Amino acid sequence: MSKAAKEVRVRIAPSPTGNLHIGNARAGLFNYLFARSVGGKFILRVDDTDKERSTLDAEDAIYKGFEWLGIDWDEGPNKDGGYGPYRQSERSKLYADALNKMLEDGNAYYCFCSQDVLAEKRTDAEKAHEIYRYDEACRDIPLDEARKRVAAGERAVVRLKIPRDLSIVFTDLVRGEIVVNSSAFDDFVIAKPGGDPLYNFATVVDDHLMDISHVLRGQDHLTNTSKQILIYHALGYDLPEFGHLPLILDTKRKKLSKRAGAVYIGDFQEQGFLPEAVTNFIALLGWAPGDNREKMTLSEMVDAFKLERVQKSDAIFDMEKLMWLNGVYIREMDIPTLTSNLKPYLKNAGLVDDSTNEKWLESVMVLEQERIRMFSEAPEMFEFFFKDIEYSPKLLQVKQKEDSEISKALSRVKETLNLVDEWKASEIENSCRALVSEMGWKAGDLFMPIRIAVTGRKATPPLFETIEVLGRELSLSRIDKAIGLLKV
RNA sequence: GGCCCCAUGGUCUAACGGUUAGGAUGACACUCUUUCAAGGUGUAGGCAGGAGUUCGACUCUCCUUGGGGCUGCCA
Repeated sequence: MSKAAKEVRVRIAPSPTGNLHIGNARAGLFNYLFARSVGGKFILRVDDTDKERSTLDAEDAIYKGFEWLGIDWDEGPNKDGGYGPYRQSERSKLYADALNKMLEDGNAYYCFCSQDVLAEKRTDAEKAHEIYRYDEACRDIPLDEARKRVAAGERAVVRLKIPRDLSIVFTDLVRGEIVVNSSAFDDFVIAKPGGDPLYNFATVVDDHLMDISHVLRGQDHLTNTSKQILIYHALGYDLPEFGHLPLILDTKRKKLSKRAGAVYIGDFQEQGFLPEAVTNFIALLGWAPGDNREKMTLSEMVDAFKLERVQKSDAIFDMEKLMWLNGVYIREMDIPTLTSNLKPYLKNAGLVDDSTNEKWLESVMVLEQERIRMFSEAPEMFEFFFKDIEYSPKLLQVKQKEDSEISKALSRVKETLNLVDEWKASEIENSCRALVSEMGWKAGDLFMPIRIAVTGRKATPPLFETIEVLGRELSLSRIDKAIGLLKV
């Protein structure tokens, strides 16, 4: 049958055991880009077969994560497309049928070995530096006998009866031909006692029943794919296409862990990254349009996306570059948007509240815009606009100048500023520059003490614009305070 | 240990047998400048190693080395 003629249907199938992980987000993004680029469907399936660890909250966090990134799906638990249910926990009947078929066909069997005994054998093997494999003790128990024992209440899992010495071959869309021999696997468990399906089994049943045409997932599933192909065979299903994406690694070259700082999409959101920047950045981890473009919108990425251009090797997550890209996006925002985005961070730091004048806040934002790379940097960097400043008087000192000179100079600045009639950066600058030349100082020698006096720090936005935004009253009182600090 | 995957500057990548190995980020320098950013310009930095194949290899093959993944009654 011609696969090319089939509708493209891809999916992301996260398990709701926590927030949306960056790796899952990227896998989702690639599936989304692929689907959209060829006019296919992108499905969100919830793999919640692990009842112990799955929660509805986590499921919700996953939706929120994808929504935040701007990745929408065509079918999912809350978006029926005729292939539901989309939660594995609601598809028990389907798995039971498939399991029964495998049992009947002799492709799977009940295993009564106790977990304890198996665990013991496993540790023994490890101690002896041998490879542990299930000893297939139950492989040949006749089905009717096994069923009687199960009916009598014996605890039994179901294992796949793996064909011996079978070459498993498939063509990976990103890596080419992959060959593994079935002897690499033992008869692994596909269903728990009671019939609850395990991942590899449930995934195959669902991907088949949902007509998934391409399975694109992280290369950490490469081994699973071979196992799953065995299940496809056992069930008599046609194989979908497979493609294994490179992994995202931390700076230690390990699968991204919490230590790397941010690993959940929510973390990036909290730290003040823009979803557009995050999406853009993670797309570039393992993919490139090929024309040196780096900054792209989602729809530009859809247009440029080609599965053949997906990288084979894993990518290290470079936070520095993400921050740069985020800064690029921030600089392109209009001020009202930037303000409303940044406000929660300032509020949270107790710097602004609802009574804060919006227009004034926007004038602060103008000065912040090209200086922050993520929103969470803003409160610390610009708190002097919002609250009293503290600094060491030493900062006011300038090489070659006596404290008394600086003190006197600041007094003159005060007088000068008092005479400025229109409180605008240009006016303020003109008068200060006039003062500098009158005093015969170097501009920097005077401007730095002023800067310290009004902001309490050495690195600030342009001085005169800062003074304008600070306002006459505050600026003058801070200069006054600085003069007091010099205690001459 | 076994099986599988991967390998271009620190990092993300371009190159699909013939290029002075390109871009971005990061670093450094210069520039702009009242500081910090942003911007502009420039510099340093790479085909992991070894055999082949070929007139010619970053590109193809093999080996070595290095890195990663999997090896659950998790997904």
